[in-house]
Amino acid sequence: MPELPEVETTVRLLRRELVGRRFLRVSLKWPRQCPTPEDLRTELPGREVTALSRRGKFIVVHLDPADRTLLVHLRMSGQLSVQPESAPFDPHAHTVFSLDDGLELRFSDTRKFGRVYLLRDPEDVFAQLGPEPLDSAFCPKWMRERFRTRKRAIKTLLLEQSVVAGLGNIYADESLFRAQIDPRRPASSLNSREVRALHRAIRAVLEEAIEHQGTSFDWVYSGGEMQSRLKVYGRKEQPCSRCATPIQRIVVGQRGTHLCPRCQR
DNA sequence: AACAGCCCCTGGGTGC
DNA sequence: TGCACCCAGGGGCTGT
Repeated sequence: MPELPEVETTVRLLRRELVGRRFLRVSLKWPRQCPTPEDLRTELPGREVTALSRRGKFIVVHLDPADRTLLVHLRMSGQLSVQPESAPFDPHAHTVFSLDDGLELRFSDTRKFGRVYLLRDPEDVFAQLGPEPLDSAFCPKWMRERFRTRKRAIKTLLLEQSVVAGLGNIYADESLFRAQIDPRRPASSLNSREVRALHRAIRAVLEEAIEHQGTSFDWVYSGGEMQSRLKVYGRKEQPCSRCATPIQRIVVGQRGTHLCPRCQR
C-alpha cells in the first residue's frame, strides 16, 4: 500500500536511472491500466525523460517534448522498477517501457488497481488534490477550515486526497496515534490545539518514514525499514508503546483502523 | 455538499 | 490435504 513516503522513495530511486533516457516502445499487456492506451503507444516513443517528481501519491515523469506528461499511480500493489530486458519474466508486469540504454521500465501490479496516464496537462488531475503535507500550504489554519463543516470521522478525512495529498491507511493511523486523537472523532469536534497537534504529527510521521525509505509490507513494497517503527498499524493486541494497553483494531469508514484506546481520545 | 456503500482485483489466510 | 470462502485496501463511481 504505497503512500507518500513509499512513492517518494520510489521517485528518488528511479530519478537516477530514468533522467536522460529516451522511450523506444511501450508494451501493454493489460491496457485497462492505461485509460488511453493508444495515446501511450503512439505519443510516448521518442520522448526523453527530463525529470521525475511526486504529487501526492502520483509519480510524475516529465518529458521532452513537454506537451505530454507521464503519470503513474501505484494504488495498492503497483511497483515501478528499471531492469535489464533479460531480467526474469514477471507475469504481473502489465506495462513495459523500453528505454534507449537497453533497460526496461516495468510497471508491475498484482491487483491491477494501479494506473498509468499520458496527459497533455497533469494539472487537470492535480487540481483535485489538496496541499502537499510537507509544504507550507498545509497548515493548521487550512486544516481547521476543511474540518469545520465535516461530521465524518477524522480518520476518513485524512484519507481524502482533497484534504491532504499523500496519506493512506498506515500513516493516517500513525499520525492520529502520535497526536493522541481517536480516529472516530467527528472532524469538526477537534479544537485548535488538537488540530495543531495533528498537523505536527502528520509531518513528523511522514518525515520519519521518508528518512527510513518507507514501510515494507506484505509483498507489495519492499526496501524500507519504517515498519519496525510503526506504533499502531498492524500491531493489534500488542502493548501500546506509551501505556502498554493492548492496541485495538476497529473499522472506520470501511478501513481497518488501529488505535490505543487509552492514549487516543 | 456530504456521505454511505459498492466495485475493481489477487493471493494469503481461515475454517471445514 | 484440498477446497470454498473471505478479506485487505486506494480511489472512482453511484445513489441518497
